[in-house]
Amino acid sequence: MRLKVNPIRVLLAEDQTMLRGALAALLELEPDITVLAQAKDGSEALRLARQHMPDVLVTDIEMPERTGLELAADLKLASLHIRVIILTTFSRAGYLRRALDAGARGYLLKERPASELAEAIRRVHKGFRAIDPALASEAWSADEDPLSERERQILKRAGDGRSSAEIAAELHLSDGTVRNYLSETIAKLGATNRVDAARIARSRGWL
Amino acid sequence: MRLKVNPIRVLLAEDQTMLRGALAALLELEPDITVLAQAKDGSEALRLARQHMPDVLVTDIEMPERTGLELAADLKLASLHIRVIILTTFSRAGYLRRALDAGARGYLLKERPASELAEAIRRVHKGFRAIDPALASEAWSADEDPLSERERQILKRAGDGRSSAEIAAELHLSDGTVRNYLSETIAKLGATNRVDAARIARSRGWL
DNA sequence: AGTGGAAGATGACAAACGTCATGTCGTTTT
DNA sequence: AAAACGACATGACGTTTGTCATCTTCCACT
Repeated sequence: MRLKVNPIRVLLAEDQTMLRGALAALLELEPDITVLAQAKDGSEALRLARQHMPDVLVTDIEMPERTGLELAADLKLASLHIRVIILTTFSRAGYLRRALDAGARGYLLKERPASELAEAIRRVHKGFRAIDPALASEAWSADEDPLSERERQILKRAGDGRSSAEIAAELHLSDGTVRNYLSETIAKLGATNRVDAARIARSRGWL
Repeated sequence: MRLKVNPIRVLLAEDQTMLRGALAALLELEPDITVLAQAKDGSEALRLARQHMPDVLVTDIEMPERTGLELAADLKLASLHIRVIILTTFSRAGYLRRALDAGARGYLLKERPASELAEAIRRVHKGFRAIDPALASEAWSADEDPLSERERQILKRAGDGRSSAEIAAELHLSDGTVRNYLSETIAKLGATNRVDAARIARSRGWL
């Protein structure tokens, strides 16, 4: 392997070992990119980011310990100047919005060819943004999350099959209040029942 | 690129473009393996399998059009002598059992390092099996799928938030019959209600 | 001091859900 | 031919869910 001159230093966070390994190998083939380290969950990513101070962090959203969105927010809060690219399966306007709020500079879908990843890393390293074009325009027209925090808590549990009484006990609310919240969210989302509502909310990245 | 002598000819079926591309690139780096073609869903995989007659088919399970399990069964039915390796996220004994019934020779998790994939391809090409060891032992002790086909149909829909009446109409059954089936499956799975039952069944690979 | 808006509770009612016993009607088994 | 079995239906009963109007606190705003 020839030595790279001033390569872009990348930290890769992704919980699926096979994808992580394959992407790292591909990126290493690029003449101007080097993968400093790999993390298998959000906490490890945070630790390695502090330790290595990479130029760019490429991270999945749904990981154990800490999601990619939380990770981006943490880095911003700690004022570590690391540019973040979110790499995820989910084409959800809600996720993109949250990613941008958390200071991410790139948002790329796993649906895209692997070659675009290197390209996005270069763009972001130069200070540009790299947002999936299809998603960027969709996000403009997309409704924003209509759920309150309480509604989200309750809907999440209802979608897992818990009864109103169980949810009420867990959150220290009355049974009727839980039903009221659910009735409200069902109406907001145009669903036919709690399970349908949970399905809809999940599909839009609101859960 | 040097020419390979008598390489193992592989067809790769995986719906996530980035993973598919990255794996194909990695496999091409192996001196004794070549990737003939790539498919992005089950139907395309079936078509390309007939057309190219690869030595080994590496396929995901959850894909559009046709799952990897259905694909394996179809190939077996058509007596195409193609060895199949299932490559999936899910460590579920139910899936492994169905995969083996469908004639698959390998079952590998995406949790494993990418290097194991090439190794599995070689093993399977030589006529051996390549089953994830952790999963193989677990499958031995695991309960088998207790659901009938009807129960599965109904539970799947109930888990998506459809009402008994809707499900009854769709499957040309009576409302009460649907409730009877659900009651039965709830009991079988030790669940507390239909949603809980769907969650349990999904987590075990029975849906 | 007064208004208004969250957050939560209550009670009432209809609809949907979960359970169970029982019944029909073909197929298989013996 | 009788018995057993699987797939589906019915009716009845209690519980849970979804809806709605009404009510109390508490807190913010002016």
